Amino acid sequence: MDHLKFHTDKLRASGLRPTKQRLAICKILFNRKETFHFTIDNLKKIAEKNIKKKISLATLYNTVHAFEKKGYLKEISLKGNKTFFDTNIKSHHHFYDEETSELTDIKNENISVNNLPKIPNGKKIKDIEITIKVASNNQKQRNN
Amino acid sequence: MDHLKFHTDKLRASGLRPTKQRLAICKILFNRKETFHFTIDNLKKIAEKNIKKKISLATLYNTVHAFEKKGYLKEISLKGNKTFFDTNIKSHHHFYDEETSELTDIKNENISVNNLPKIPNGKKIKDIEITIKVASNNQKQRNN
DNA sequence: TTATAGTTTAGAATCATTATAAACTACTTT
DNA sequence: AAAGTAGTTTATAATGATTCTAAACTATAA
Repeated sequence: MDHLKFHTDKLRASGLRPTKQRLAICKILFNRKETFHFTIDNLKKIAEKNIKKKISLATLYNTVHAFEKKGYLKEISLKGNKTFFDTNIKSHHHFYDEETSELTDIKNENISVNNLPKIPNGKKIKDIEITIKVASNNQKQRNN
Repeated sequence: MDHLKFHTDKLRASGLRPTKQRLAICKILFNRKETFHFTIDNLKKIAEKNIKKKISLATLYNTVHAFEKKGYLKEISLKGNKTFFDTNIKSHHHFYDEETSELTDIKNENISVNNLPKIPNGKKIKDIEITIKVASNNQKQRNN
């Protein structure tokens, strides 16, 4: 499989020109089997190491947002000030480790919700996001 | 019921001095039956209208964080740059309206999750957060 | 080639949040 | 009630993430 051609075609099909920067970003994000969670800063470091050149923050923001708009990336809801993105665009759920701030996808696709409440009038469910917060046994329990 | 005395006592019991500013904030946040979702900016506007005086941003941040630390408020995980807080400190779930950006508590406490995945080694579940995203029927469905 | 429309870039601007340090105030001790 | 102190509030500066801007650059079509 020719990843480069694949990404070039995908970009063009999306109305985005296949530039060096975008192809480098595609390579990082989409040449992998496992799901990838990242922040813009993360991505910048990896990209600059790969191409051995600086890449502008603005470009990273532009590209990531373009990919998100096209549906190639998903923004993740999390506490805190930094925005996380996920290469797994399927509706899925997360473990969030409160100690390490690590986020991992929940593989089990059988997970589901019971006793769903009534949806507000005229509205429809677009997505359900479940976040399971975990920590070591010795950590204090959340107030509830 | 004397709310003022109640709040004064609660603050003192928490090791926080009952200042004018803190009491004004308590009044806004806790003199209500319904749950309240807010940002610092929200709270600032309401507080300044109530006491007819400016209140420093730093005070609002300090107070809200102090209340959060004491367990009187909960920070909500959401996309976007602004931090939301919730006066409902019980473990509970939300509807998030993608069109209006409105967040409402799910009343139904029977909601639950099935087929929970295996928890990572040595870890324990601290909390489960479910967000149900809704929008009008005519909105396009999330990719999945 | 050349033209042009899309892209990248550095740096400025903006927005939320946190830090700072001086002025203020609730509370304790007298 | 006066004075001391430790906790608070405040304006403002500092920081950090993100967005904007406008000039230089580049992919593509003519």
